[in-house]
Amino acid sequence: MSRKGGAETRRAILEEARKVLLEDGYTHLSMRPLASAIGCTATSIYLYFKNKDALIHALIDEGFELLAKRFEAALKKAGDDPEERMRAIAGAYFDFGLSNSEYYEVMMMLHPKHMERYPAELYRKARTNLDLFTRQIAAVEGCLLNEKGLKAAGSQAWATMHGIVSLLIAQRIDIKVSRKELKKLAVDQAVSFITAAQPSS
Amino acid sequence: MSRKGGAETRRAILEEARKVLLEDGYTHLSMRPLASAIGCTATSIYLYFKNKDALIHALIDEGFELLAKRFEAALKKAGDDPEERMRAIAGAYFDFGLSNSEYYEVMMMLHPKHMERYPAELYRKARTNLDLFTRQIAAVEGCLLNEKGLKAAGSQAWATMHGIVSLLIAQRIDIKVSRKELKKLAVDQAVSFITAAQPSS
DNA sequence: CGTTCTACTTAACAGTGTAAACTTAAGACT
DNA sequence: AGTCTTAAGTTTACACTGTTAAGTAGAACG
Repeated sequence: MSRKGGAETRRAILEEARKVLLEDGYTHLSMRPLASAIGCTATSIYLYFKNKDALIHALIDEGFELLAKRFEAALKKAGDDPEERMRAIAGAYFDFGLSNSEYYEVMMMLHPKHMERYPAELYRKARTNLDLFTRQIAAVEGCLLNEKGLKAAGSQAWATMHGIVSLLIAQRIDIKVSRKELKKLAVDQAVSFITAAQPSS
Repeated sequence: MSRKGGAETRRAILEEARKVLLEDGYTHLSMRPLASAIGCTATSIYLYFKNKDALIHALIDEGFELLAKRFEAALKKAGDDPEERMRAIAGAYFDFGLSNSEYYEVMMMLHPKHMERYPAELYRKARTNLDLFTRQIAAVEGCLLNEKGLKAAGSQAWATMHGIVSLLIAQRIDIKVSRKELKKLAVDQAVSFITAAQPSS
């Protein structure tokens, strides 16, 4: 390979890796083909990433940044009403998951055991999702929940969305059930955590 | 290897494979070690299973049978009240997922793409879960939902349970949030689909 | 010119799933 | 008993996988 400056090669690796991930999934991400696609050898990749897991980890990071942007955009469009804002991020979460399913899979569905080289720190970013859901509930005026209850409710709201998204991605849900309707139901359910936290219903 | 009758070898393979799956997960299931553990060569396994995917598929089947048994046992204990019955299977689902997480992972979280040799037929058994959830709702006296609504509600109830179970397994949920409380919340939420389907609330 | 540092390659290791060809043990039939 | 057949298992090999250690080409600086 002709010298072209380290940073550029690193970017090329990530670019190609992202492409393969989105097109064929992380299981089909292989060092040698990846390297030859960008015109170098497999071992060169190890100059920029400690190992394959580190490469995938970088892609996961990209995924979380993308998701954060979607959240931001959705909240920007939404008004001040907590219910509306929860509806916005729940919808954005659903759409992100199903239109970037390969990202979603490594971000949310991959067992840490299969990525064991990144123990705790790896999933800290994942939990900012939880924080976002939690914050929407906490923003309710005169919110009825204490900190513990908030965290549980936030986890529940997130899990609700993750439940349908991941079952749809893994193709475990009957295709007869309309995707659009499932989205509406899931979002409604997520929003119900807001109304439940509201005083004097 | 000494001849010992085909069926017995097949059983030995499955037994060892199950053991490895439950102890180390499906990613650590490898043909050669598996074979040498039961005292034969890797290629012998191919006399009984078409390939590795077929072997894992057999394990998935075992998992679904085990889950079905847990459902049965839970329903036997429960009374006739639809709410109580829903609570029973939701609870059983949660417990099964977290005490047989490796089974659960291949059954529910593994993308068919990674098991591409079993296209449609593979996950028919998975959907009997859905049916069970759906039937609990359908059993409500004077149920308000039509068939389409029922299927959607059943999917939602299942997805609710799957959401927390899979996030807990994949270790994406903050360990600070109590597992027991999350179970209670999720089960309550699943039960809410029963109460929602009841007339004259 | 020579040194040094960086980017990259070659060769190799240990492992993977799997197909084809070959061997061996057991049972059945003449 | 001797032969034929078939089931059960093995050997060998292929094309992959991630990864490491050692070696090399090119640019920059003295």
